[in-house]
Amino acid sequence: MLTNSRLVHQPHDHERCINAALTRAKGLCQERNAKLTPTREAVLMLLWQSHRPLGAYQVQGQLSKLLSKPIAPPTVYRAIEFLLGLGLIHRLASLNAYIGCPFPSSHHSNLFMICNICGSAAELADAVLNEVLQSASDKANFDLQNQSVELFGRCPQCVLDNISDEYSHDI
Amino acid sequence: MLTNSRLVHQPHDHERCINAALTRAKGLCQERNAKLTPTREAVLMLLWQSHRPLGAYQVQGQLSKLLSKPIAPPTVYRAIEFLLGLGLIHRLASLNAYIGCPFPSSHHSNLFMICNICGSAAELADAVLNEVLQSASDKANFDLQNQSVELFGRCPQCVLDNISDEYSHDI
DNA sequence: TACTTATATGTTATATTATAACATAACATT
DNA sequence: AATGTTATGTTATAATATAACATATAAGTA
Repeated sequence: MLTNSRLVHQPHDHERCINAALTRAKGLCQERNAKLTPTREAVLMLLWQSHRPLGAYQVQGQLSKLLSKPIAPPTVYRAIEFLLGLGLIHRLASLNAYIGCPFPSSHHSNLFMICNICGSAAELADAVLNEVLQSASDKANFDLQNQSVELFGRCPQCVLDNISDEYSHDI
Repeated sequence: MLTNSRLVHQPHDHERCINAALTRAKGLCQERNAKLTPTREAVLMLLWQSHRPLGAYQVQGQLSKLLSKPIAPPTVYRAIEFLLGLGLIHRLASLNAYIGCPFPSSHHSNLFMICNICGSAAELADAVLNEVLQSASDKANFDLQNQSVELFGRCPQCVLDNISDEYSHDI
């Protein structure tokens, strides 16, 4: 089971996440003969600023600040489209939001655990899950092509926080 | 494994689907002391006209025709909200669309198989899948509350159609 | 070098999906 | 009838996404 769950839900050196993502992106672009232009790189970077998915218009605002000039929606959506195409980011359908992919290029399940409290989203690649989905599809004679699995609940950190909250109330 | 897959993907007496859905809805509303007003019933009926999810504005158009008067978006969204609340319909996040639920009231997985060709969507409740999702969440200390699982591909019927298509090309 | 093509970005307008806010109506209970 | 509750009507607008066309930049070629 491949996941960035621990990283997402614990304090960590986030600079490393960002750098790693950019490095992966550069490598992948070189491989695929795709151009990681400054705009695209900036959008990717912004989507890696946190482990919370960002809406396109949030990206627009931040990109606009970053580049100190007005940015129109199509610019953002084009960069997003490019990054999606390479698998460098994902779209979370239920949130209309986008997030960096921690393991692009490795074939995976597109499974997210999204925290209802803090908004963080951890990605997960689980072979067993994929098999179950595949076999369910097979049983129904459904030719499975791709999937979106979004789990909602409370992340480990928010579960802990809540417990301590309740604890302090009890005092 | 509970599913309406066969019904969805094969010719069938669809009147029965609609009637069954309305009957279930009436029962559930009585149970919950909720009012299935004409507007709400009409929206539910429209969402059961086919096994294809409908967007809110498609519903609006059809409802407007059905009632022979202009219908504003909030009317549609309110009915949708009501029906979602009772579990009588589902929202398919990746499509921004809504579809009748074939087994409301029974606790289930919110899993859909959506056909990329014909747009049909079959719902599936699979205990094994739920266990896998639950155990994946547990492993990650994620407190799972609800989920959206949307599978994309080709439905049985469209797979068949394609085969005969290709066959005729070969002749 | 200039020419050509392909790719990326800028710009304007608009489509699509969804909700806020407030007014009115229908209905049930007293 | 008076009151409170729930549902609907109405207007406006927010939030998300794309179409269409103009311009610029880069890359390859004569």
